[in-house]
Amino acid sequence: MKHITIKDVARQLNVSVSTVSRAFNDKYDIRKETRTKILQVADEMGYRPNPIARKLIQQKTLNIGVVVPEFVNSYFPEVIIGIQEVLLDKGYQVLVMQSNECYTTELKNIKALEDSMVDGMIISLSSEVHNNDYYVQMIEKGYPIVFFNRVDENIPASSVIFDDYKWAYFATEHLIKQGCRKIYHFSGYQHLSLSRNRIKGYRKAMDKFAIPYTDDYIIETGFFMDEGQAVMEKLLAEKNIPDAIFATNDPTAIGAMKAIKKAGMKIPDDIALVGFSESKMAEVVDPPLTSISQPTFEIGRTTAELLLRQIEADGFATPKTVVLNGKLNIRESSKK
Amino acid sequence: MKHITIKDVARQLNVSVSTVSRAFNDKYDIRKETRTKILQVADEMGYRPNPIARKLIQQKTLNIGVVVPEFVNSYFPEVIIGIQEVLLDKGYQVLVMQSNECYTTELKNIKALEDSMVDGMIISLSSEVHNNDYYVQMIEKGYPIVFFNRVDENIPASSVIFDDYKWAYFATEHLIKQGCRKIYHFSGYQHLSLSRNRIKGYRKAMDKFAIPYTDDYIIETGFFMDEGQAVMEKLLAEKNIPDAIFATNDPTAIGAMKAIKKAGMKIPDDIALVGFSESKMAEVVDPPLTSISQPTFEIGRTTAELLLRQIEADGFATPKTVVLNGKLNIRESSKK
DNA sequence: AAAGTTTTCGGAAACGTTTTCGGAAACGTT
DNA sequence: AACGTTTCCGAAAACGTTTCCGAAAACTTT
Repeated sequence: MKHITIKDVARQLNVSVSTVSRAFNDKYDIRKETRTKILQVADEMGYRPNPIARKLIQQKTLNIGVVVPEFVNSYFPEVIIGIQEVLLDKGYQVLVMQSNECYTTELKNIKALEDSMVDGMIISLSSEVHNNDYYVQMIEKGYPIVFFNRVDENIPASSVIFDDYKWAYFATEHLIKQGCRKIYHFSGYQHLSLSRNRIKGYRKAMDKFAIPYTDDYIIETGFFMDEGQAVMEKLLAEKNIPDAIFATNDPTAIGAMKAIKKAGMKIPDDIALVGFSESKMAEVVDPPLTSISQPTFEIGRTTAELLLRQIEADGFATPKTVVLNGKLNIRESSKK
Repeated sequence: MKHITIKDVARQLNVSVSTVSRAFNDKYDIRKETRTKILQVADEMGYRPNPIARKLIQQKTLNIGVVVPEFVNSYFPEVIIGIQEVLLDKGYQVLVMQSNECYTTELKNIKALEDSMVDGMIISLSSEVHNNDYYVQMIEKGYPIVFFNRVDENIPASSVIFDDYKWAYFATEHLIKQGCRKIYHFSGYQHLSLSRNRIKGYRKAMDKFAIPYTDDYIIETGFFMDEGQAVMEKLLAEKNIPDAIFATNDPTAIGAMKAIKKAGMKIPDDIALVGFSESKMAEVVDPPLTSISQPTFEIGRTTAELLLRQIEADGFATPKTVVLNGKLNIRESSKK
């Protein structure tokens, strides 16, 4: 059960420990024949370099921490897969933690990851109001961090985001072109820039096509299905009935869908629906939900690449923001 | 940017390195006052013990590897959350990898985790046919491993499973009690015991209620939505029309649902549907899908606990199989 | 007060690598 | 043959802890 160390193979071959090390790191100062010989014998002996010892001396853990609000819906898992794709390839390992949309546990996770000496972090902020101080401090110390999706533009870090403004515009425009006029927007929490940008896109489209609307048309709903359902039920109860809803994400749209169906109204005829961010659910729901899809895997990959860039620059590469493009998937829920 | 080490705080306080170490590990051989003094000064200096050095000398990484077929659907993420719940608490960190239902990458992941010296592994087998040799070897070497959900009873390891037999029986029984007679079973790959047990449960119910059926009623379908859809379409095209389907999981059931709707038939009136394993989708599809739910979080927690038990026994605790209970959630898709 | 016990601490080895430094050997040049 | 270069290798320090061992200090007992 005892592990075979570099010393064992050195002794076996009557060479020094350093030569064995050189054989494995294959860079310099070693003759080809001795190298292959060492590699062969080491393999026969079943020697595997101890990564911990290497990490200790190289002062790198080759670990990356990822903090996301949750990972039970497909969005974040897909991003994480993208992240792993590039990071595993470079020899890193990925530690994933979830904040449960709670700022306190988010910070707790980040400190835990810091204590465990990860070489960098990838973060998507929780929906709770947050204080930027700790992030800013870390960045000033040169800690490599990259944000994605849930971003705060007051934090001077690299990030990869989605063009929420543009696609919220397209989503709203689509509803307008379907002939809808009383279009409500179920928005996310407004302290997240993502929510604000989607609101802006909505307003832009309404303005451009000169559709009358008031601030009451924009309802801060949240991100969960039951929130969408509750808001919709309230509207229906008040006999305040829109002919279309652009929701900030798919769960809230589906919540609204439930309420509408329960009230006996028809989608899209009575009320058209558009979601955002494409979940697995959009196409299985009845009627299938029109939604904006994001390139989740690519978001993950580019986030990881930005992080590697930071790491290689010792945390002092100038921040860079990458905006990725999406797609409007038109389905039954909005075809009038 | 230079890290503060234990030596720095020792020098600062004019004590030896060993005493500082003792202050932090708080076990023996140290006077209360010196301990608190050291802790206080260390805190002021911003000292954090280097986990890598500790891991090196303690010969433990405090890392646990988890290998699952995928983590974009909610089932595995929820189990992982359960796993983390108990493991993080004990100071472990969790590395998650996915096999993509592929045996080769599963093995590759396992070897990578082994090389990175994780203290134990939690595995859910891929749906591909696999060879047990490597797992058996690891277990014989005393490597702590626990399996869950996708288990092979020929591997002598601890595992936590679901009573597939029993709940497949209940699912089928439910359909029978709704008056269905021509009940088909869309099964998973039969080399997984989970699939075989669900088939057994189906047969048991059919036998018990003396419902006639042939082996053709059991169709090896797979685990994905398009597979369920394809199989259903084929049945409909052949005019071979069942009055109920018990599917091995929700995606295949939903695939079937799509095909049925497309053919203009009614659910549950023409064909009743029951799924298995409860995904987020079951309650958002139309009609809502009757399904068996598994206690995902608890599965994760008990898996982690079994693993800790193995670790504490140096991998030689006698294997233990825990069977967890589920629930039948009856929804519209099966109410006749 | 001496002897024995217990408590508290320091020194040093150990964990398994990588890497710097210097020197020997091999080779090339005149 | 003498010298300069290059190639190859070993010794040892270093990474930052924990822990064993022994000794000094404090306390107890006689």
